[in-house]
Amino acid sequence: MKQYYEEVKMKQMKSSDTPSLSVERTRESQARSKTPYLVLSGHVKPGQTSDPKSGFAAAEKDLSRGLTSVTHAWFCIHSSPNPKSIHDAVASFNRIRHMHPPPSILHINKILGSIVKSKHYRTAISLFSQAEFKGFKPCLFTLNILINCYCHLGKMGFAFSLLGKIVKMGYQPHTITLTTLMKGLCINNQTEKSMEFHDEVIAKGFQLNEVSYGTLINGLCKAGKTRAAVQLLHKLKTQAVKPNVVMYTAIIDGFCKEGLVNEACDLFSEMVGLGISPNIVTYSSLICGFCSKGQWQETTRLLKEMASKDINPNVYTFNIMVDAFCKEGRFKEADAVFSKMMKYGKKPDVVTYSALMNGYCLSNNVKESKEIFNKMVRKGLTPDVWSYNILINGYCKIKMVDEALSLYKEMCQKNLVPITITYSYLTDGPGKSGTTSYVQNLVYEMHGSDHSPDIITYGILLDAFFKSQHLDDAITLCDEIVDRGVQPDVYMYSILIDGLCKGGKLNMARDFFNHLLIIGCQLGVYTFNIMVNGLCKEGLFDEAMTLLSKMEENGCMPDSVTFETLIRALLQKKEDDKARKLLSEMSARNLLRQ
DNA sequence: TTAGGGTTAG
Repeated sequence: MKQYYEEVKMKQMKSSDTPSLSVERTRESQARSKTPYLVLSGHVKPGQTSDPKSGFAAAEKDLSRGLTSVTHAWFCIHSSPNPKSIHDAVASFNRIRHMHPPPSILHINKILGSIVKSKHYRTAISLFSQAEFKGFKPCLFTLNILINCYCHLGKMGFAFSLLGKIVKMGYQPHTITLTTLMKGLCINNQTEKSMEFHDEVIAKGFQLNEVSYGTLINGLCKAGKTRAAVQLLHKLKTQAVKPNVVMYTAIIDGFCKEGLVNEACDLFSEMVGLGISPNIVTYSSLICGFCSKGQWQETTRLLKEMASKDINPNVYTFNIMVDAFCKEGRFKEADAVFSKMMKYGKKPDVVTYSALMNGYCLSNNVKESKEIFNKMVRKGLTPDVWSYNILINGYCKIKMVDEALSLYKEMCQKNLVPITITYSYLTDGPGKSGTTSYVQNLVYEMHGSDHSPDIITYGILLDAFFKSQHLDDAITLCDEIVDRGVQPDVYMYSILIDGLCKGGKLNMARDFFNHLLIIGCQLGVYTFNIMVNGLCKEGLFDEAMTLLSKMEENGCMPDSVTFETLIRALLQKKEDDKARKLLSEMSARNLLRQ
């Protein structure tokens, strides 16, 4: 493994992704304002990321994917003040960047906002870095937009360092700033930290509102902590911020996803009892719950109830029903919903077509699925990663691997980034001997093109290789990645260590992990947990406990996952006393939230 | 409409 990925390179990778949540009230802050403010101990400079895709070059690359220099110039001249596409927005930005006198920050924010709306987070960050270099000073709005971008890119360290910047610049973090950060933690699987952050900001006297709590409650539900979400909701009843339809709907949806439709209905009644009216989102969530259980009578009842309240089904509602019918193989009914959808003036979208495609694939009718795919394209819709995945999976299942690989190539050429499951379909299961290296070659072929694979692509591929038990291929891939000049990051090391542990190569995983520690690589709790889990699975409990101490020595605090892993291992070994001791410690550390 | 929340497809 390339001598542990070339030690020197790795030292540069000292992770900045671990959020720094230390919130302190300083004397200086109290002297300046009656309202406390936050001081962050983050050390990362936003805009100076080590991410190879960051920087202005990445934005230029994004642009070059869709624009020739001629069309680019055209946009620079003719772009509207309210850009409608990412191309318009980037062009507008470049245009105003060179204006004399320079435009107001408001103008910059408007454009950044529109770029973010189309989810081009990297582009927004890169463009602003360039503007800042030219002397533009961000305002609170700008920084909030950028925090949102970093959150969506999973770069919580950067997001929190911007909170520090807000304070440094003399701004007061807004409720929106704090809510965005809480959401960032939630969408990056750190709901515990989000709750801790919530506790801290409340303790410091900051105000949160309905949106903040809606965000937290939804985060908890999405993490499968629906009961905790209910507790939080009920706690709100005695507070200034009151429960609303969004909070109730998030939990109703959470219960439905867990198959607990009765609990969802109880909550629905509770909400109505409080005088909060359900809306189309609430009804769609409930309909989804009933549909997935095949309770069509209840679905019909809800549709009638909606009609009586003059609430019309929307595209989501129809898609939920199309999907449910398709999964039961009831294509006639699915078609009827499809027709009704159009009658209501709701245009079927990529999700509608994909639900149909998926249904036909499940019935092994891949030919019909492909027909629907083609029909969708003829209708002017652009298939996305899911649409391709459905077909790739369909072809793989009927052993038409060549067709699947050809679709894989097509999706990459269309600039769609495959996800782990794409590679799993292609490399997992029978009849795929040789496919692994073929996929690998396709990825390599993309080097130097507009679709050049990056660290994310390689991470996904590596994960898929491990999951499909292609250990040797995975190890070879690691070497190949370094040879191709891609700088592995802590996330990739985690995939590698996890894959080695699960593939029965614990010694190799442990050696690599220890090597990372020796050279001073700052590993986060996620990576430590992987190693703890690997050791526990092999019954090396004492070593796992030693690692628990070691992680704290390395400045990494164990979390609930660390303790749960150790406790589970102890219980399996019937070491109940030791498990109980650890449980107390977990409780003392306030890690028992649910 | 200068920044943040809930519903659909593997």
